[in-house]
Amino acid sequence: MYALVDCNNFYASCERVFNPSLLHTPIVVLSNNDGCVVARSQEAKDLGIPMGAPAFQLRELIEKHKVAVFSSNYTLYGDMSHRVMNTLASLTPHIEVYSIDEAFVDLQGLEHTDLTLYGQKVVQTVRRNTGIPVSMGIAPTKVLAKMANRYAKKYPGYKGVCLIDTDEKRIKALQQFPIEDVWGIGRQYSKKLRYHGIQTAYDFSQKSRSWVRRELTVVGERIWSELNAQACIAPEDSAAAKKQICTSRSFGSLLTEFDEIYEAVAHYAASCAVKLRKQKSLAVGMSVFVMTNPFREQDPQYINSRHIRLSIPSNDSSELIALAKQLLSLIYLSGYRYKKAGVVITEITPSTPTQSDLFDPIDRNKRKDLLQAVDRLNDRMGSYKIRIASQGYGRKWKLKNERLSPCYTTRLEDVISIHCDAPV
DNA sequence: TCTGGGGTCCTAGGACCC
DNA sequence: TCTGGGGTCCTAGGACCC
Repeated sequence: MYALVDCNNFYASCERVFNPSLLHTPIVVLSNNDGCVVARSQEAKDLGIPMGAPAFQLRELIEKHKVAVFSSNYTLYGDMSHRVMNTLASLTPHIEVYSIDEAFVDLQGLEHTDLTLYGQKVVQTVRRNTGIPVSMGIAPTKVLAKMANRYAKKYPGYKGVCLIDTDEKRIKALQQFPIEDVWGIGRQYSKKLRYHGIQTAYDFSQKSRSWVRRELTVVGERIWSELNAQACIAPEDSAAAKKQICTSRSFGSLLTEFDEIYEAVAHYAASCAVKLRKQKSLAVGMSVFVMTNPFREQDPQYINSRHIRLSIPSNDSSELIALAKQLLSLIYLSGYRYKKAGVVITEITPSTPTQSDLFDPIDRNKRKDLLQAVDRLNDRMGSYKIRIASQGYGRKWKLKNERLSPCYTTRLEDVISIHCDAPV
């Protein structure tokens, strides 16, 4: 059996943990740049605020219902996520962290346990240890566990845990489950399935294997098997190294000058380098892209990217920044108002063993020591306290986050201020 | 005025090999 | 008149996830 544990309204719940006066207040958390709604408390969902809605379209609703609005604080959410995952790991045989707010638990070895009671204990303990409410779906396959989790969230009677352990329960659950809510069935697939008269997960599970294979390829066939209680999505190693790394942001305002955009791109390249070093990898391929704001139809539009392969793979911030600058100079055109840029590392190779180059002008061992020292300092003192000068301080491109909460758990100044000032 | 960021997997088709 | 069979690798594009 598998369990899927999912934090309820995760970002909104994180804000609430440190601000208990918001217990019954509708909360929304905005995307980077305070653009769209990316998380909502139950009260905000009840007001009809849709996921992904642009914040500026909701102004009236927000004022009318006194909705608490937050910029996203990924430092806080990341730290809270660690706490939840650590608690889960201490209570269960094996967890696989699937996203910032979700984990699969392999329940092998608990065959003789009452899984509902066990699940409720897990849910209560996570809540007590971290303040974050979670729900748990338990079933024979991952896709069914995802479905069970939906039911656990939807019906308070379940006390946070829904168990699908018989065929009877499975079929009943499938029959009431809209096809587009199935894990792995997105917009295009559900449109296609609806066209063929399939409304529920049950309808889909009743189609023949060959029909599913033909219409939705092997991807759909796997989902079909899992709905029919045949597990075929294997446990994954959540610590696996990434195959692609990307840093991109919209700018806080529209930019026109090369130097302004270069500063942002240098910063994104440095960020990719840090991510590479963290997972002990080297970049082999790199792309840089720029684009104007597609929503501004009155402006001339431009989008372009350029790719390069490194002759010697690297995770050195200076080198990646220099290459990013070259790429940017190939695609930058004056006369446009740029909204967004990004750096993508497309091919990645492990940093050991290394293949050295006889004619390499750089002493890579020396550079490695330097970069390690910089990383250690920045881990202790805060990100990018030590940086390459061309990263600058981003006064022009930096994103908007006007409603940022304090980093209650990670930033010394914030930890002190909450203990001294806040009526905890 | 204002609209996010970061990933994965699969397939088809072209280029190439013997 | 008749023109093989079996592979690999790479890329772009499309689907999905949170």
